[in-house]
Amino acid sequence: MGAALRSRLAEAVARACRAETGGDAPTVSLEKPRQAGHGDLATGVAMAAAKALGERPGDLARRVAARLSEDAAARGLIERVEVAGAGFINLFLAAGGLREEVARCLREGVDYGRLAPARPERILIEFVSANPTGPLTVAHGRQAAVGDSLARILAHAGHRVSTEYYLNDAGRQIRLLGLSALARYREALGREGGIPEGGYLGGYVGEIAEEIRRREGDRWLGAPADAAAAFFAEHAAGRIGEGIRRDLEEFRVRFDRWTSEREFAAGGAVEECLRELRDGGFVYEKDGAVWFGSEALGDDKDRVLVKRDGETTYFAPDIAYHRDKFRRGFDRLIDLWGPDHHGYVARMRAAVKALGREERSFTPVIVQLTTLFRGKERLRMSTRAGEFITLRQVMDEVGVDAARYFFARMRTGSHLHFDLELARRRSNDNPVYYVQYVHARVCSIFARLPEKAPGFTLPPTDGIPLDRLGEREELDLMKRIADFPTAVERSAEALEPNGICNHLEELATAFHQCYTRHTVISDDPGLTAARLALADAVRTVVRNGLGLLGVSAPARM
RNA sequence: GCGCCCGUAGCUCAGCCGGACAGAGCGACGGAUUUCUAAUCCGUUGGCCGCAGGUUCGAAUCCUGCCGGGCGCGCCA
Repeated sequence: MGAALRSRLAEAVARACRAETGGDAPTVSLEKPRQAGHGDLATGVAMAAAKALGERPGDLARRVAARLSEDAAARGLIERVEVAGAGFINLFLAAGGLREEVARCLREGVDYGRLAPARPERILIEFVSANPTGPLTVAHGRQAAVGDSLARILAHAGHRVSTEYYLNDAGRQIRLLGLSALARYREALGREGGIPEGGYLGGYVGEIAEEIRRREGDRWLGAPADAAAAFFAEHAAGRIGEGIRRDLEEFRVRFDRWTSEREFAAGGAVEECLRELRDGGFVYEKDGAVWFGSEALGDDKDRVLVKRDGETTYFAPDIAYHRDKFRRGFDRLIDLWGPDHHGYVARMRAAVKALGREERSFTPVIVQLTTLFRGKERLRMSTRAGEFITLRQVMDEVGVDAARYFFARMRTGSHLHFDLELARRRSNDNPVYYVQYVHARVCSIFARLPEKAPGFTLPPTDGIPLDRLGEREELDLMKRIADFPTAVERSAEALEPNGICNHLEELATAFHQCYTRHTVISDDPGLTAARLALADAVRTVVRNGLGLLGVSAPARM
């Protein structure tokens, strides 16, 4: 496993820098320079460090560069070091180090890119958590894709990750759902319906009512109102919950645990939590309600936990739920929320503090909205009127691969412009296929091998003459391969799956360029073996990278 | 009014833990196929990085203000 090539180089630079500046350990960031002549990786540490020492940046850079060249650890990885500009240190990677990275990729296979962080964390990532009052929408789809990808990426980055869905199956919204379904049921039987104020108008409510009518006839017409409402609420929420699970499963999103708010609250956890907060002096009573003193902990104002009518707000059980998550031993909680929840961030942070946890152990991530387009046409949506595009419809229209890739491709905080027409298009303007095509092409090369080179057998990995790889396109490709672990590292740190997409698209470009210019299977067995190995390494990275996004890597397209 | 997010090429977006002349795809125009899948490749075209200040040797990147867009400010969830 070991550290990524780039991290090892950064470490070597830091060592050289420390030796020259006397003790200080600067954080070295190695970046890919825009211009080819500036090497494969460059750093400006010397310029930053020189200032503190009152030295000329160029002089320090030259001394660090000289020491770096002598560094035995670096020698195998770097071909040469140059000092340029005001004091940039430019590194030119040695082909030997890159070939070793290709060999490592082949050895590690599905584990390539897996990291071993100094301090692995136990992370719980909660996402989607949509109320079971309607089918998952496109907005939930994006949260599902981002959350599941993040879970995979963080796990690949060496953390212990669990995923969880908090099923909000209690409270006013569920009661409204039940009353809405009951109204549709009555209407279907020719009675006065009366969807309540703020009720659910979507067609699925009528379908659920119709199902009950078919199965149970009109027996609920005469039942006591409370009993009927409770039955319809539970039945409808259950049905919708099943649909949600089914859709997520098909979307390749897996949860380690589903927590039912109703069951959770029934266990007394909410009261226990309130007691703890009260004992800590964070709770007081006013106007007949119970309040949480969140303003003193950084929120805009204090928040109600228990309403005057005795019922808890959404917030109270949610604090208890987060308390429970911490108590289950997680170091870090990540919550994915929609943009309508950003006002919720400060109060939950306050709650985390009141629970005696460090602020950094809780990371809310706001997943921005998605606006759907079909070509130029913007698809309007209104949840209240029950008019929205569901995740199911998107999956059916563009497929799981394209949907997941599109959702993961933009930065999480940016508004997503999702064009269904583009996602469905099977052409080169669709980035999913651009990346998947690499995998299919490599598979095709291997499939044609017996026919194109009869009798050729691929030697074991350590017997392949990787030193035959030296063309510019091949070296570029090797650099991209070697960069995959860094992409995993950065995506995990930033909690942004789009880093994986960017990396894969760059790798794909490098591969297609190499493929166009150099034939893999030739009369030269050594060269053929080396190029097959390179192609296989590319395939490995594509498969692993797409795997982190929950996107398939097809053998044929 | 207060708070959060966004503002980069005609379009969709990267880049944003500060670095060397700002990137990709699409679009438009022109090329490449006796070779392992043309869902590919090559070239041309195209940008006061919203505006104005500040910090810095150096700012698309950090800070402040403004403008524009989205969202939130319930004893709703």
